[in-house]
Amino acid sequence: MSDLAAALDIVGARWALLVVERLLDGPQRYGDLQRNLGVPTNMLATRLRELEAAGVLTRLPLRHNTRAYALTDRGLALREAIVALGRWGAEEA
Amino acid sequence: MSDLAAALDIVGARWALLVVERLLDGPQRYGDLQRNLGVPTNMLATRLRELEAAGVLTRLPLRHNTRAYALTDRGLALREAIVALGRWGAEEA
DNA sequence: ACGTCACACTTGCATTTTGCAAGTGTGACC
DNA sequence: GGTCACACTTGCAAAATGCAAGTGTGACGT
Repeated sequence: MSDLAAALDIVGARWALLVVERLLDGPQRYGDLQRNLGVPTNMLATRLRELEAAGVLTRLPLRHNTRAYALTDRGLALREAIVALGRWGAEEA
Repeated sequence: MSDLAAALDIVGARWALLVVERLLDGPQRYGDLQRNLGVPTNMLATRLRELEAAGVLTRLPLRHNTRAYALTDRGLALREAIVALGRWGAEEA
């Protein structure tokens, strides 16, 4: 499997990169991600679980039953790729 | 829709970026892509159609019923993003 | 103590996407 | 005229995604 395929295995699923992009601005709570991205709640839960398992993000416990999601170093390392893809997407056809 | 979401709308589908990566080495024929990537044939056909419609690649007619797929400038502009993602994928957990 | 509320999910089911396997059409070549 | 390589298409099963409604937990007001 190529390096690219390995990367896509982790962040290639729908919504995954968008979640990571959002977290580049700092830790966010579940509800914030949901509202800002418009992602279905079950998909968000699934992606957060997968990305945590892959070591891309961690859960930070906040007060009682609320927590925040924050990127790990491995997650932050996606910034370059995300910026590059974003720039490509911004260029008009 | 964010720039990243716009990009993923075009190259976010499964196999799409892997096809483009393969074409970064130069034009390839259908059968070559299929064998090198291990992508199901109907998916490859679908992706090539979508990527062509999006202006990422073009068909070059070769002899009789064979053709090659080559990246357009817009497709080549994905190199930076693909390299960045590949580098990320290469880093071990 | 009790009801209510926000928050972070889970669950059930329809829709869409993906994958596998087999088949089709076309032109070259023998 | 038969066979072959090539580039697909088609039919159907499996998996991912999406929508809507429900669950559990702890804080907070009364």
